[in-house]
Amino acid sequence: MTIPKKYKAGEIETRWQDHWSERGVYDWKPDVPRENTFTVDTPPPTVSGSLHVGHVFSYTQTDLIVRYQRMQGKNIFYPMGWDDNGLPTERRVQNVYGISCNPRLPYEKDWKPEPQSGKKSKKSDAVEVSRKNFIEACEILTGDDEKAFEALWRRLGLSVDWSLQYATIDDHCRKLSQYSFLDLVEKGFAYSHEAPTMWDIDFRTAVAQAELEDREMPGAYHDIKFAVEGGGDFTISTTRPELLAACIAVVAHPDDKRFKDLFGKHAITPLFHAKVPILPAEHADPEKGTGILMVCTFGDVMDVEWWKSSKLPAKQIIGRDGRLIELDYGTAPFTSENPELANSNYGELSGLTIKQAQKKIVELLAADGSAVDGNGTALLGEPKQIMHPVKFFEKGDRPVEFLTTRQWFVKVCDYKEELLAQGRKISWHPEYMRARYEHWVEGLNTDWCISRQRFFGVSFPVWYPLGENGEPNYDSPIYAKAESLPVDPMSDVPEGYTEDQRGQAGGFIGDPDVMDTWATSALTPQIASGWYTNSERHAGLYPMDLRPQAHDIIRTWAFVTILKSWMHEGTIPWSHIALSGWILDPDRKKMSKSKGNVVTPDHLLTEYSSDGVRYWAARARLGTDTAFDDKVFKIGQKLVLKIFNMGKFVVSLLSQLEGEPVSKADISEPLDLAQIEELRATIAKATKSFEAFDYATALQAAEDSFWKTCDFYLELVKTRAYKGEDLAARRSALATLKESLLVYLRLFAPALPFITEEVWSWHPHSTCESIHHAPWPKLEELQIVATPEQDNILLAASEVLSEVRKQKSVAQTSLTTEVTQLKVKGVSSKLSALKSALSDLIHAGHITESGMEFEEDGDLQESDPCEVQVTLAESSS
RNA sequence: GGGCGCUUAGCUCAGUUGGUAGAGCGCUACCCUUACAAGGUAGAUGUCGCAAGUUCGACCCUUGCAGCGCCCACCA
Repeated sequence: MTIPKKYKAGEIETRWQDHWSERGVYDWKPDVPRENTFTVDTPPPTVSGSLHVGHVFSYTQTDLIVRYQRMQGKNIFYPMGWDDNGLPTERRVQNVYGISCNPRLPYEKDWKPEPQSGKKSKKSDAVEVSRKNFIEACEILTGDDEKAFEALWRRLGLSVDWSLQYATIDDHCRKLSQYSFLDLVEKGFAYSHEAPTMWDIDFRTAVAQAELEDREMPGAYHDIKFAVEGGGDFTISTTRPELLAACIAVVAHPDDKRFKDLFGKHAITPLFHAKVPILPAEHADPEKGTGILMVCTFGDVMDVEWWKSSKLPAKQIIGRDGRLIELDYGTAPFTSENPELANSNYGELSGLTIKQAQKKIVELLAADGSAVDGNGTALLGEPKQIMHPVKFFEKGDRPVEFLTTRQWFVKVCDYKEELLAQGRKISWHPEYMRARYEHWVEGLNTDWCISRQRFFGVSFPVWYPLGENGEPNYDSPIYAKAESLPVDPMSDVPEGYTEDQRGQAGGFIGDPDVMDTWATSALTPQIASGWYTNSERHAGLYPMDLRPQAHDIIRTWAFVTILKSWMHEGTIPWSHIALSGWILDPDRKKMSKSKGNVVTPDHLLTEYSSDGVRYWAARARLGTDTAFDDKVFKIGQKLVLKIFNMGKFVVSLLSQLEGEPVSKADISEPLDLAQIEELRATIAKATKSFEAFDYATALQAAEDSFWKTCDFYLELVKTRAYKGEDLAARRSALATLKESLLVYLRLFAPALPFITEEVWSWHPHSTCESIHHAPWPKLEELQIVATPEQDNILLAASEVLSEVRKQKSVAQTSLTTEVTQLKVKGVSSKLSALKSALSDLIHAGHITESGMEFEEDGDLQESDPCEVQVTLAESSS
């Protein structure tokens, strides 16, 4: 093996990447027993657009842990999935191909998607295709992205087994996702019912609690006067005046003296003259607004909660498109004391968007005094502008509304205790992240809504029989047989029916909805292991060892995975969960595509090399957010270069030795024993850290020790190793250098797989072809080497050498300048330590042997550095 | 309003069970020295967020406060 003169990272990294792939270095071996296998539930990245440095950061961290486990002799199951299911892909496929999905259309076998050239196609121009065709288009589009992602991951050196790939929209995932649904139904965990549900009016779909986020939005309190039946009035304050027509009651706190006399009476709403009860309710806050408020169906979660217990009929006025629906006063539940006026007023609002309706109703209220006996108008004063948090679907543009619709749910509220118990069986890294999971579980207040009124995704394997009048019977759904999965109920036919009965009275209809993407993502361990489809393999891989993921999706991904694992098999999905931090931009804002502050990784890999970029990721601790800082890449590059040079030096020294190759048995000199002791300490620390998934501390330990070794031990021993006349002493130095190199290379291998593999390959005595299958350094391998009699030899020699260098630096002279006299004053133990390495010290410091003087100083402490007096030869220049 | 985390050198961050504050970057000076000039050697820099308490002794433990970040709840 020839050693290159300069380290060209790009060339060498490409070479090793290809080599590993050709040799199958990272392949999983199915026949190795479970206890010798380490399994990873890799997060499938969303395949829409490109990866950014945040991905590189967290995936590298997982790779570090995996590589350590591999070197511990574990068979590694490290798959890669692609999340190409869900809204981001749906949007993207629509834009790229100018198509949209209509599940009611039949599948067209010969249809192929064509990318739209030029300008973005308008929504209205989109060609409608069947769900199956849409999925095919998705697979074509995401296939290209997946190749690009894979190439990046390979370049980064992720030690994934690339034969273990899955995509969340592929047949296997849809099959398992549908099977999971059927299993949940069978076990009584999943149910469908019609109820108010959070709804996004733009996507026109139900959304789940976990997909919500708060946004600060401008709003306004509107003070509206209500009449009391039998005389009198009161004023409520609301930010949603447009929901006045949906008012079903007025409530105040039971102890609120101001309104006590009103309880039991009825209020008459302005404009619509609806008679609504005035009732006490605990959730009314006397301090807030006017202390008395209207309950509408539905303005917010409290309205829904209160309505459920009230037994009052709901008045739904917001349609699925976010516009006020048409309705007729006089028809229950829209009763009115004055239906004609109510209809006339509502007619002004009907068909308007929520925003438009709000503006309109303010005008109407300002002009209306009919309900309050000519005592002014219903609207009091000007609306008071405020900023307040409003709930949004995280991908949505307008606030969520509560709409009564039929949806599928998974019971979660009933099982909080069990889910908390499952969470406690898992090791969280860092430990405090468990609290986030527990808070989320404790705070759950709605069952998990898993149906979405979208087209693209995993469909429910369900049909509904149609009655004699063509009415669907939702209470006796027809479930697909497990063997037939995956099915698309919009094109497949349930057993016992024929296609021509679709939509016909006495026939059936398919469930048009698709599942929440988390319902599929919740199964990533089972998808990778082959649950249901390959029970033997599943049993050999599951539960898994490690789930790496980001901390912001504990409430979604971690939660649903734990949930489904418990519901399906009564177990935890993995024994460890490692939470990575975020990458922050230099202004300490989270780097994310939607913020437009992302840094893409390709140019970084080119500029700083894969090892350099990996080094940056390896320095950040789990759970800790890290500011993007290109200085750290440079430190990594510097370390790589140092490893290259140190390796080159040691390997060339070894090759210059004639005769028997050196071995550990040759290590005998006190200074060398001290260096081996240093290695032992470093191995112990790095191993302990890695066992706790703390790769960053492990790297730090290796790095600190490595630089120290290069700066001091290597300099001290250089002359002896190079041309030592005492052959035994020289062999001792060479053997120590060799062991040091082999230990450091392996300690660095998880973080810096390329440079370590390169240097490892130069070494003629390497027993393992790839360093990545070499055994992780163990204390036992150095057992044969004696412990030094004194533990401060390296320290004392380094102190003196450092002082000599300092004096030369102060004198602004070269480090090769001869020291004619060196007086060392120190405690006796240090002096004797120095004497045991005297010859090395003399050579490294360019000290004249006859000029050495030692003096014992009883006043000094053991921990004090020696006092050193240096006399330099006259500079010749 | 509740919870979690953070606050240490100009910057990015370490600091193991309480015992005299650390690294790298940056900055300054010097050095071609036979592994390394894509380098090396050395130097300067801190009221450890604030306040009280426990202790012989506190960056570390306790309490309170402040600031930052995140999560959750509230949303009339």
